Amino acid sequence: MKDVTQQTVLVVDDEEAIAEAVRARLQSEGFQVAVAGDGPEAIALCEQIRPDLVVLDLMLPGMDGLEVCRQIQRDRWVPVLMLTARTEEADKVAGFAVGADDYLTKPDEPIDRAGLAIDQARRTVAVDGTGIQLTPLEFEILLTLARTPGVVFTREQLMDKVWGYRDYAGGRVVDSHVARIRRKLGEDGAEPRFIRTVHGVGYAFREPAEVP
Amino acid sequence: MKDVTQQTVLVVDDEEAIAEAVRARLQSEGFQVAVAGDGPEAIALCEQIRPDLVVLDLMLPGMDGLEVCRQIQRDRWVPVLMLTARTEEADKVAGFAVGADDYLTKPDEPIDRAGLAIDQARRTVAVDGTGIQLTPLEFEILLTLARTPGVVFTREQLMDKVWGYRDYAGGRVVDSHVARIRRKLGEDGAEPRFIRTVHGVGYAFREPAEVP
DNA sequence: AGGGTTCGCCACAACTTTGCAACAGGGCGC
DNA sequence: GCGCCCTGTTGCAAAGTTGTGGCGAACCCT
Repeated sequence: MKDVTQQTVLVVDDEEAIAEAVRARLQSEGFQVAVAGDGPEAIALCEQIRPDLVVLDLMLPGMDGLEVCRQIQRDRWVPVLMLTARTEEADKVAGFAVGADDYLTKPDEPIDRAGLAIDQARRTVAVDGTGIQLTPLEFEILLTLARTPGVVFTREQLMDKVWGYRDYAGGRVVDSHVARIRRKLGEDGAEPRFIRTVHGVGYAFREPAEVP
Repeated sequence: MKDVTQQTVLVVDDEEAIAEAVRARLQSEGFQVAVAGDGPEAIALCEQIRPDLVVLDLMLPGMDGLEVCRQIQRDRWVPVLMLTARTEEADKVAGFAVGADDYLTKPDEPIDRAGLAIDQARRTVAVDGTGIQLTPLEFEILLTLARTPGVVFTREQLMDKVWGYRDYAGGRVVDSHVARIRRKLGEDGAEPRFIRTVHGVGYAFREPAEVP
């Protein structure tokens, strides 16, 4: 086993769920973990805390992950672990070229729970084996919820994650889409199998453990 | 400490022609390349040189490619790129299960599915036995889609892969070419046999399993 | 149980994306 | 220079998607 006498790792990811998952795992391994949500923050933090390892998402808002990697490496050499959903060869080559030391594939694998199968690469959804046709927005919403079952998302958070902006004016847009998703999934109105409503808060994907 | 600017790739293939093609390409990208001709050699070399990426042929003499992948991964995690002529789903599942990160169809292997035959070496395409004349761009687009059936490519990704650059300005170039390919393939507009449109996302080659 | 709030559901209109086809520019051989 | 094929652009119609408002039901709190 590696000697981990409080080594510091900087995790850079704009998606909180992923950042948190990586943080939890690293902390349980005995690392001290710092999290940055975007490129500039990552570069600033890197100078400040001088981590022993950087785990970097390729796709960041505003600044490209590759650019962040380049800038981090400019100061001093740090091992960088690339985290990515894109598994294309070109991306890997590019990543290695700017000094990444290894590659991790983000959980882009098909999500499969409680009879619901979501394949991100194919953009297909199936309930109990039968395919369902979802629009892009519907797919994104369902994916966001299903990625972290049990976690409640407010309408504002969902708009932030799916639409990309924060000015939730109190409309019913999210409700409409959730309703449409539910209908397509064949949900029972009273006892939904997949998307649970948390009154006054928002929506959550039902956890496997949750028994209604 | 490892030299960041000289990343090492291990190419495993018993066919010299293919190994050489991959080697040439990677070397031109600035990688240090090692080549192994069979499984045991690959495992030994892997321990020795500790490559940053392994490009692995699925069909090797003596030892199965999957077994090689498993043994390589046992020691330490390495990104593995599977190189294969077999594109069947079962192979992919098996590949991913043992830790492969991506799949590539061999550069020269003919592709044949659902009545569409693509010969990469001869650059010919045939539908139900009758030859079709495609332009270079059209051929590349169709090949890109057909190599990974079911996987949805955005217009940006297609431009990246086929044209080689990322500045997709929102034009309709890809659409035009797809339309031309479809016409040449004799596609039915409402129910295309080969190229499926994913509204709001992009295009995908239709999987054998897909029943419309 | 009552009142206010929140949510499910539906229909409709505005908007976006795509298919199709015609056209213009550029490269290449003749 | 001329014509041909390839490629990128544009316009229009069709198809698909998304936001809004209304109504009644469900929910929470007292």
